[in-house]
Amino acid sequence: MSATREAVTNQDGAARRPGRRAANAEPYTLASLVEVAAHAFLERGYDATSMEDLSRAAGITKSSFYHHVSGKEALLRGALDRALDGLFGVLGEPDALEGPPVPRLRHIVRRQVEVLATELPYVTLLLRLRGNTETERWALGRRREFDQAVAALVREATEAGATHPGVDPVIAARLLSGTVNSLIEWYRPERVAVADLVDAVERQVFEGLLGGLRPSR
Amino acid sequence: MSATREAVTNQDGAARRPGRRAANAEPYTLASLVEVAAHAFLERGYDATSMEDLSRAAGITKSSFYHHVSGKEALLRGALDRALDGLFGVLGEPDALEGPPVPRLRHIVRRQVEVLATELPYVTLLLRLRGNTETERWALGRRREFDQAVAALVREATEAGATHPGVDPVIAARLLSGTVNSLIEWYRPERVAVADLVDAVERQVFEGLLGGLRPSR
DNA sequence: GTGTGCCGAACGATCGTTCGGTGGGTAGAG
DNA sequence: CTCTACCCACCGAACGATCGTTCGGCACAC
Repeated sequence: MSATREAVTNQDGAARRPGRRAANAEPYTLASLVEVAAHAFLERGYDATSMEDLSRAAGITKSSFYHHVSGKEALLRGALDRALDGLFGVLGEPDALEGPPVPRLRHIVRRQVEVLATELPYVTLLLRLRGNTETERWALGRRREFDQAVAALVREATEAGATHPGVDPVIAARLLSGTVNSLIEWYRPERVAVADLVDAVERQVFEGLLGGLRPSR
Repeated sequence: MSATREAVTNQDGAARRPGRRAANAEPYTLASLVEVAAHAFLERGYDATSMEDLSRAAGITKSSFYHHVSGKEALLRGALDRALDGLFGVLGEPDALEGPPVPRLRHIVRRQVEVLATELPYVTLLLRLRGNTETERWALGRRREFDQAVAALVREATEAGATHPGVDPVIAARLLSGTVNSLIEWYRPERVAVADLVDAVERQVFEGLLGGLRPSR
């Protein structure tokens, strides 16, 4: 199928020796191959995707593929790194660190949705992990850190009396994460604009499906 | 490890020839082996779980396992059948068929949560499908039918003016399904009672995390 | 004897990975 | 400039391991 090498953001740490390859082609960086791999993993799942599939998607043979990548797990690791960097970057933003809990929560939810939408294949991979290998367990641990940071904010909000009376902050935080993370199951950038998605998620999470002042039943 | 054969609801269609096996042991029905398989799939994922794993969990060798089950895909099919039967059973209940859209939606959400909680491994399997085989694509098609039935109700509710003004019914339905389905990622029956879960999900879906001025119920 | 539950062994296929080699291009010496 | 030695992206073939599945036979209850 399609070579899938168009317009790769060449964000490889130390640029590969230039001038060696033919002038027209761009080199196979780790990041570009991680991108190819992540899209394949997204479609078929990690286990069901073979290195043969990946190398064919990259346009070279399996053995050539190994010239650029140390192995399958390195591709997974690279994709998970990218996803986790995006998520933890949100937690470090000023609006996520300062102010009352509810506005901070709103900011995190909105930005988290943006990260999910822009880094969709990578985050999808992160959210589908089962913890079968050491790499997967490491990523699951970091993901749990993120969830716990959000859960702490939800608890703050409930203790401040900002939520519905009777809301269990633990369950509420789980449902919050679940709602946001479930985007990966259906969201496709070409169908819905990111800005619309962000607004819709924020409203549904904080105000619910039904109106606040309107009679709900 | 534990044999995992305790108290299996023997709901195998045509009961296996009884009285042949030793008097103390109960036979390996398809349903009981599907249960074993579903729990293993839940932990490690379908592809990462080998028939060796399954047979060992059932307490017999791999070749003996094949004496009772036609193959791996049949176990998947059995589990998916059970999940889909539970979900479509909800759609057929009177409270899901009659009345204004919002109460019907509330009933479906509450009952859907109950089904997810009680049939957790089976529904989890259904929600993690990637569509790699014909069986998986069939199940994904049926699951899409369910989602579309719920989406149609959400659209009815918005057209009746019952929801927030400006709510996109398509996105709202996706988020609704996502919130409910995300239960499989964290819910464990021994930690939270089903009744509490049902109430929490209903409130969060319809009234949101913050909610209006008045108490929800 | 007969049938059934169970098992060890092995099947072909496919997996991720390795290895030796090749061909075209560059860099350096003349 | 030409010649040469080298480098490296790339490839075909094969590795051992593991997969799902099959087969022939053993033991025991009827």
